[in-house]
This record gives sequence, C-alpha cells and structure tokens, in this order.
Amino acid sequence: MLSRKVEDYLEAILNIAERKGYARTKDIASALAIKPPSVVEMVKRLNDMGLVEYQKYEGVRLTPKGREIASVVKGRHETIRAFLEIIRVPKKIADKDACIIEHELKPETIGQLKNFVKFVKSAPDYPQWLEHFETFCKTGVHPCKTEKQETEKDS
Amino acid sequence: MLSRKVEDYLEAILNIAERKGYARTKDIASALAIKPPSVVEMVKRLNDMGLVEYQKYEGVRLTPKGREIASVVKGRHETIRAFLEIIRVPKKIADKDACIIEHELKPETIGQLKNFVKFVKSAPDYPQWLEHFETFCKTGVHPCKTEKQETEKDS
DNA sequence: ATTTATTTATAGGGTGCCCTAATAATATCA
DNA sequence: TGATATTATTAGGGCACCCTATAAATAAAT
Repeated sequence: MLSRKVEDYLEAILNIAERKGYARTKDIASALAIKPPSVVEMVKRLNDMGLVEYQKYEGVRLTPKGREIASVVKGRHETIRAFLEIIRVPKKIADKDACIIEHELKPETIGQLKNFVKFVKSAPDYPQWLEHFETFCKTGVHPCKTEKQETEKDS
Repeated sequence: MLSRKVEDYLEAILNIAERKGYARTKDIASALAIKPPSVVEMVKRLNDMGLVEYQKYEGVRLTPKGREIASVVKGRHETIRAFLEIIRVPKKIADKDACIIEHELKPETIGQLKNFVKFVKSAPDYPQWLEHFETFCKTGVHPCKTEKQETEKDS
C-alpha cells in the first residue's frame, strides 16, 4: 500500500511532466507546497521503489510503473472533482478537496463515484433532479415535496 | 487544525463513552486497531489539549470541548456514510471509507454533501433518478438515454 | 572567464504516530 | 488472602515526512 504522500508526489510529477517532459525538484516542491530538501528525500525513496528515475541535478522522470500509478491517482482525482462540482462545491474548493479524499478509498467506493459521475454525464438532458437539487440548496425545500405534501395534506 | 488521528481518537472515545460512560485504553485500542501503548501516549496529548480528562488506570472521559469536536466529526462521518450508501457502496465499505474521507474536507464540501443527503432523504417518493442510477450501475446504460437517443435518431 | 544568482543537495533536527518488551497496577478466583 | 490473569503504563526504538542552515553545482550576466 502506497502512502498518501507517495501518491501526491507521483501525481504532481505526472502533471509537471505532461507539461515539460520531466520534473525539477523546485517544480515538485512548489506544486506540493513544501521545501526542496523534502522533495529530494522523497524522490530518492521513489527512485528506490522503482517509481521514478532520479539523477542528481537532472530532474525526475516517471518509470512505466510510476506513470501507471500516477494515472490511476489522477483519474480518481478527476472523478472526485467532477462529483464535487456536480453537488455544487465551488471549483477551487472541489479541486483541493479532491486532493484530500482521493487517497485510500476502497475500489468499490471509487467505482460507485465513477458510476455516479458517468451516470450524470450520460443523461441525455440536464437532469431534472439536479435542477431540483440546486433549488434545494438555495431554498432548503425539495421542489417535489411542497406540492406533494400539500396534495397529501389536502386529501 | 487537529490531525486526522486526533479526530479519530475523539470519535472513537465518543462512541465508546456512549455505551459505557467512559473509555478504557483497551477499548480505544481495539476500536482503532492499534496497541494500548499508542493509546496511552495519545490520550496524554489529548489531555494536555483539554479535550479529554485522563487519570492513570481510570479510563478517559471527553471534556465539553472534546465532546463538541467529537460530535462534529461523527456528524460528518454519518453524512458521508449516508451519501456512500445512496450511491450504492456496500454498507461495510461505506462505513470504513467514511472514516477515511471524513477528515480535513473544507466546510463547503461537507455542507454540499449534507445538502445532497438531505435532498435525497427529503424527497417525497423514492427518487426516480436513483432508480435510474441503479439501472445504470447494472447495465451501464442510462435509462433515459436509450429511448431519447432512438427518438432523436428516428426523427 | 569571473562574478553573481539560482537551483540542488547534504547534514542534522523535530514531530506525529506506531511498535515491542518489560514493569506496575488492578481485578479475579481459589 | 495469596496466586493468577488481565489491563495499563513506561522505556526505548523506528519510520514517514517535514524543516532550517549550509554547501555544492549549474546557469546567467557582466
């Protein structure tokens, strides 16, 4: 089992490498908001684990194994971010919180989150229940309920 | 900012105390799947933080401040668990994963999760979209889509 | 090419959280 | 009450992860 931090590093390295092919100590440090010496330390460990190739003063590249893991982590991140946006968490917060909860969830949970996101995105129209949810967030009242309850009470 | 672990301990102590009034080292250890000496160490820290009252050989009780925090944590846990069950994560896994993601989420995210759960629970009938979601999980097809797409293609 | 600035790496330290082994206190039972 | 079992605590250690200060390497500028 890889630690959260290891996953964070791999994901950050993948993101940086997608832009410029490799990742520098400094880039990783600023992406993770930590200091360069901490990066060097971890990168050595990742190297020993066979997840990155690291040469002093030459930056870091993911190995196939490292890239594989990083992609999975990134995929989870995307799913969670998408879900949080669906339930109307502000974009910026959604992204940060996705970072936090993307780790260590059981495959079943991730799977259902994925399903949920796919489900919503594959709807042919903008789902009515989602509109209702937005209303609910604003008013605290379930749009279906008011009428329903009233008719029930009236009957 | 309290660490995840501190929150875990407080929540565990609350749960145990709800059953028997106070929590013993051994209870906490088994609830968190760790060894008693680790509990003693943490419990001393919690005591110094004013979150529990701890006397050697006499178990632990939450202070008002500790109980307050523990309740908030437990509330988040419940919300997340409920949400995971809504998206059809098996109960046991839902509970465990709730433990994992209940920490450190921004208030906005927790708030929207709460809203979502409340929204679903306050629906007057079993929501149709949820039925559709279940179908989607089983078949991989959005029930609304098939017909819709076909009519669209036909037209 | 030498100085200056930037980036990296090393050395050494600290905290949080966990462990095992050994000891002390408490509870149980003969 | 004395012997035994259970539970709790202390002592000492380890790993993951972060830091600051300092030194070394590389890049940029004069």
